[in-house]
Amino acid sequence: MGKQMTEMLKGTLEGIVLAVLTGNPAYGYEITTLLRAQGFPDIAEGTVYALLVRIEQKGLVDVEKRPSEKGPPRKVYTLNAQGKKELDEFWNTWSFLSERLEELRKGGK
Amino acid sequence: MGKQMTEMLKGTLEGIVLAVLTGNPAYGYEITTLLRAQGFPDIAEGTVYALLVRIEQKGLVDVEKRPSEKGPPRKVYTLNAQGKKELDEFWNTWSFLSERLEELRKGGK
DNA sequence: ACTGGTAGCTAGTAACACTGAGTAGTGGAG
DNA sequence: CTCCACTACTCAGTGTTACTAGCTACCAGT
Repeated sequence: MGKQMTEMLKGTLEGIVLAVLTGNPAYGYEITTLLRAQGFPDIAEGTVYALLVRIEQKGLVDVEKRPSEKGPPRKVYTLNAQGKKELDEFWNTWSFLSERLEELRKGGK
Repeated sequence: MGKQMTEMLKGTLEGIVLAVLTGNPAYGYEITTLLRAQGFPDIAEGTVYALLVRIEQKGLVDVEKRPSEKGPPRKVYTLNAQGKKELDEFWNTWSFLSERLEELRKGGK
């Protein structure tokens, strides 16, 4: 993946995953394939799992273990209240940055 | 500054500075105050200088030393051809990410 | 002499995504 | 029955980045 993209994902990937989790609980493998399907560049599996561990430790999601028809049991992540709050903040931060960037792009001849 | 913003700036701050440099050469101190004036959160001076060193080593800018009326000589940075190319790539990456995020925001019920 | 504004620089730290590997469980093809 | 593909998760190590918290240095005004 491009180095630029890699760096730009820092700080946004977490928000992306939280956004994906909004309304529909999901497990790691599912999220990874979902992101790839939605056009996101090749997200490494390891990256997603590490991120999930992080947001779990931050208490942004609830975790439930469910048996799978295929393979080992899944860890299903559900966005909780604190996670929603974090997601709101994420959108605020994103909007701010996005607006500034758009201004720069216009002004930058 | 917010931790979220800090992480989100990773990868974008370089593009921001390159964009600022488009059309008008500037020196470090100037860029710092400019960014702050343009509404960007408290960018640390040290951050800007470190970034300038980086883009200089990458060969994205030309540097010229000019005496200042006030204080030590200024290092004026000018965007060169390679820098413009990098900036174009930055906008591409940014656009891609931005579109995906907007979709997520809408779809995110 | 001293303060404040200008201008640049540096070492150390924390956070994050990636790489590349590994461990398991299940079901189907041969 | 064995091998392989898919599912699902885990982990150690790496590179990049922005921040913190300082420092040096020059000049003008008080």
